[in-house]
Amino acid sequence: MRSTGVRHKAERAAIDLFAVRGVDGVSIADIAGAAGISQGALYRYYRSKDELAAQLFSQAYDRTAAELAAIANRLGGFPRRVAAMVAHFCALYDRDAPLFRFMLLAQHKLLPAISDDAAPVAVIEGVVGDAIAAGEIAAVDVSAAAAAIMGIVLQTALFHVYGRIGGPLAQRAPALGRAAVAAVRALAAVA
Amino acid sequence: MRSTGVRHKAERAAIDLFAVRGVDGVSIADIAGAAGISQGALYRYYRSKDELAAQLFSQAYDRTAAELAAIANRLGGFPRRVAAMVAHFCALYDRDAPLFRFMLLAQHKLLPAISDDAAPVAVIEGVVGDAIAAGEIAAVDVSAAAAAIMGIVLQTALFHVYGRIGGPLAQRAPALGRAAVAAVRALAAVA
Amino acid sequence: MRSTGVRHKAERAAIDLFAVRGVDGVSIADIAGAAGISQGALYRYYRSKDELAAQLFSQAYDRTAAELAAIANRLGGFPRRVAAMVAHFCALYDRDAPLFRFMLLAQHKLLPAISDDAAPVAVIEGVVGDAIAAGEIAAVDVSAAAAAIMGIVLQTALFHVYGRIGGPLAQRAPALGRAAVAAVRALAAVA
Amino acid sequence: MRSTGVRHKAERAAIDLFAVRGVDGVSIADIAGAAGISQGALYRYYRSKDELAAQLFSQAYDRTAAELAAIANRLGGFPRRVAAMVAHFCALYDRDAPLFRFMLLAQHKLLPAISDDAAPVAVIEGVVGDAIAAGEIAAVDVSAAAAAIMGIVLQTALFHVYGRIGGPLAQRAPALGRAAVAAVRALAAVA
DNA sequence: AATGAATGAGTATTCATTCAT
DNA sequence: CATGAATGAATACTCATTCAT
Repeated sequence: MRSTGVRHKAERAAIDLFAVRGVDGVSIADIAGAAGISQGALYRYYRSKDELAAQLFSQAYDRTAAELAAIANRLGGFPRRVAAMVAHFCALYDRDAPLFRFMLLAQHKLLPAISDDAAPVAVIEGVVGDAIAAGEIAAVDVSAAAAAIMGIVLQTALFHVYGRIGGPLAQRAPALGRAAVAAVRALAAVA
Repeated sequence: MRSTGVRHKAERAAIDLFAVRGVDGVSIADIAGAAGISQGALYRYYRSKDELAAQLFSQAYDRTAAELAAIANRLGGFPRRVAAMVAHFCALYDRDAPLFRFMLLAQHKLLPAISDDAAPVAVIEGVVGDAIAAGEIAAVDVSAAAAAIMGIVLQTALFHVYGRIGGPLAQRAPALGRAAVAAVRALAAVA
Repeated sequence: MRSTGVRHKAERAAIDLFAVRGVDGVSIADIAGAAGISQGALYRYYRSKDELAAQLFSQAYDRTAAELAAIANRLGGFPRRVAAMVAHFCALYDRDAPLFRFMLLAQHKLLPAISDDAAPVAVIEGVVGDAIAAGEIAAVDVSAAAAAIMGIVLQTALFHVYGRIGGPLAQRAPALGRAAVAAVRALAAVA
Repeated sequence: MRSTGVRHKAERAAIDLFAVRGVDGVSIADIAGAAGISQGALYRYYRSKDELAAQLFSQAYDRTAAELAAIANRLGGFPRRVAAMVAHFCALYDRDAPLFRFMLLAQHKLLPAISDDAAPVAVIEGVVGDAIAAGEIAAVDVSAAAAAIMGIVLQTALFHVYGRIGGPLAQRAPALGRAAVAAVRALAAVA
């Protein structure tokens, strides 16, 4: 029953390799070798390399969306909700940077195949919409606002990946939260 | 002298294909076919597919950095400089979205091979540093600030690519500029 | 003692699949799946997939040869013996078309590994030889005569497989028997 | 322009190997090796191994059908037409036994994908139908009659492949022709 | 300069077979 | 006895690159 072992080792190795070289830059042989399993064994759990990548991606994607939704449900107030979501992204990055980087890399290839509604983006857009409805912020294109919030966090994570900034992201979370809120308010200002 | 014709057709086809499927997802045969030239002809201008991609990337990268530097040299005042740089990104996107998308896609693969100093990022960091020195904004990690500025613009462009937002980006440039400035100020606030 | 159950289920599934897709077109997984047993279980009864196929083939081959020999021993007179053998082939086909089809398909691969003497062909050649010795038919190459007899029956069976003709073959047995005898007489005519 | 060379060498090698081991028993490496070309070169002419096999098969199949049709058009009288068609099969076998054997082997796999109307079988059925219409032979199921004719020839060829009979088949053509006619007349006798 | 046929190394995937449980 | 997870060798197919014309 070490089957769980195989599956888990494969996922870990795949994420770590995908994060560095991208899905297309990693061969099945690479993954099997890094995981210490045979190539054939991979096909007991995934029908193809692309299915492996897609499954890893949507798993993390759905999980993130669910966690963001939980945050939004639990807290009230635009600044607090944004801050908590931003902090969550930072924690995710600190906990598993390769997974985070894999998702940033692979989104271009794998996002199109995924339904939009359960997405992290949708949750953030919802939070912005709520704030507008509650009169906390002026009217603004919710998608544009979500782009600003996500851009601030994700680009910061990317800078961390490239070594442009250091230290745990969690430490920067409060400042990033403030920046995100300020950016949205500024977006909404005149428009 | 119509050799330039071949080179130009190849570049255009390569950018358009790279933008959609990524560098690894496009074959030399694809490029040659789309450009209406032979596969062999490509090797007169580029030693390899990767060199083609790298050359297209760093060309656009360097050009963008130079244009941003020109803006920074020409204008004064943090808000105005940021607004102009943001507007420039929007104009680049509107003018050649495939090129922009190619750069977003390919940066993960191609950035590491490029020197940091002539980079767009460095220019933006410089602008932030100038603002701090001039007392326009409070002290802040210039890289973190650059991340916020770029994140706001690039993620917005990405949302445009995915159809989440519409219309020319140029239209959104003023708001994005304000958002970027506000984000940097918020980042700097307490820290 | 229900081990026979496994063996029997495996044989039945193997024959049915081999008949449709050929030995090389069927995997062990296919057979095990269709038989409702595990892949490993197959290896308790057969050392390899090829041994399974060979065993199924030679089993049916030997059995058929024995039955033809019994017919030849029981009956006298060239036309009657040929008619009975032809009818027997028709009955075999009607009773188990997949087995028959498997044998037609697999003979090219599996016949070379089988001894000639106990073969159906040899029995038929013997019947022709007897007829010549008894003066019932003119001298003729017994192998050529056997080819004509078998060709008439087997090609008819093949046409049935392909849906070119219908109804039970048994119905056609008398006509096929007459045709076989007439063909042999014609072969022998001048030569 | 030795491209023709490659294609021809590949076809020759493929036919010879397919004839001995069957399509599934031959790898692309086998074919390329025997033909003295690279594996990749094969894919310039055929999209897949199966397409190579199918193309070789239907080429020979169509050509044979056309030649049989020409014979039927040129000659009159059932016995003469049958004799000529049988002789043609014998000549084909003598000229290129591997091709003939390949067709016998591969028909089970490749026939289903081919249209029935231009088939050799259809031509033979037509000749039988003409004979019935002309009152040369009694009414008979044309498919059953075609089966008898083809069975006599093809099984004889098979016996030659297995070494059961020797010498050029052409030598046996007259006798086989007589046998085929006699078989059809016998089939038609009472029915 | 340009072509496109040819190469050959590399890749994903399949599958007969083994073996610990 | 039976299972089915695991192996690893084999296979079809792709593709960047070369080179004769």
